[in-house]
Amino acid sequence: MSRNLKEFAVLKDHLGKHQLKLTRQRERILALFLKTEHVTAEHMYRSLSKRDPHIGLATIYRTLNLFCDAGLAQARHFGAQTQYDNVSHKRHHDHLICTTCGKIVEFENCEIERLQEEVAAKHGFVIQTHKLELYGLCSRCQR
Amino acid sequence: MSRNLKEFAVLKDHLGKHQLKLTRQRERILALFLKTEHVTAEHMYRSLSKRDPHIGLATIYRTLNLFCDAGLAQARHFGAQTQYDNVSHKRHHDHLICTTCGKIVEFENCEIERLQEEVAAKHGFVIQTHKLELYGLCSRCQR
DNA sequence: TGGTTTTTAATACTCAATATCAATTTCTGG
DNA sequence: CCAGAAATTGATATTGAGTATTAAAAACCA
Ligand SMILES: [Zn+2]
Ligand SMILES: [Zn+2]
Ligand SMILES: [Zn+2]
Ligand SMILES: [Zn+2]
Repeated sequence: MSRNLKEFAVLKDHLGKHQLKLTRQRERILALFLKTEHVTAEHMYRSLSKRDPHIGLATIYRTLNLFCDAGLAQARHFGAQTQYDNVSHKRHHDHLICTTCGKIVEFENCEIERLQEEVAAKHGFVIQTHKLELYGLCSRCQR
Repeated sequence: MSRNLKEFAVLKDHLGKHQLKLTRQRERILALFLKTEHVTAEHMYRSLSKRDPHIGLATIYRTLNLFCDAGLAQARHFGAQTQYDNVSHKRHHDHLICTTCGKIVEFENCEIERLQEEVAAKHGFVIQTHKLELYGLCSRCQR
């Protein structure tokens, strides 16, 4: 648990700055959230219900959105559901996706990231997050 | 209307190859679709209802998905809604999207496009298409 | 034109996510 | 520590985008 001290501190800091309170539910939801790389509200609900049968689904949603505000989580719409990604768990990366076999390759390119900031600044935007997906054919599927 | 002959031909070709029929609704929805760059099903429904009060919302959804199959449209999830982009009518561009007010700014950056090709080549991929979306706050919403 | 197939439109439905609100918990400062 | 103010919870109702259903209408084709 000591590994997660930093994330708990970030949450407490955010709560303090916004007149919000630290509750048992928020602690438990954060503890579970930090164990996985990405999660849906429904998935957390099922996991938490085993130990805490009276946890409310609305509380999960509210708390995950709170984590997004605090910068601990990042919401990502995937299909019909919303995935909440653990920001501290994995480094940022983008995706190369093969349209034939479905292979996914992760990559990161600092220069592209930098140019994105540049473009945003040019239009007066401040970037919160972004999505870059390259669709094409992998080497095997080009034949 | 003669400007859109090409897109109508693409639709007819797709219909012919899939045992589908050309209907008045599909013609009207395509005509309106080609006039805008980004559209939601709800937005088209409101526009079309003025002239054609008995148009069905389900028909809009079905037809926009048909356009995606035919390669005329590209679906893009933003927040809770699905945006349908006009693929054939406009030059390639990417998007800056304000997460507060929904404002969308189009941009194109040759350097980013070139770096994408570079990244893909490094992993043996050949790019067919890509999606780049920068989410953040526009200048007005930063307050 | 008639018959077959597809499509439409109205409606019901699904399901993720949010709003409501009385009861409970947290915090504060005396 | 305790009482009161403020925030939070959880049960439930509601929203809203998108899909399924189905009888009636339209399109196609010979
Ligand atoms: Zn990136
Ligand atoms: Zn492949
Ligand atoms: Zn691009
Ligand atoms: Zn804005």
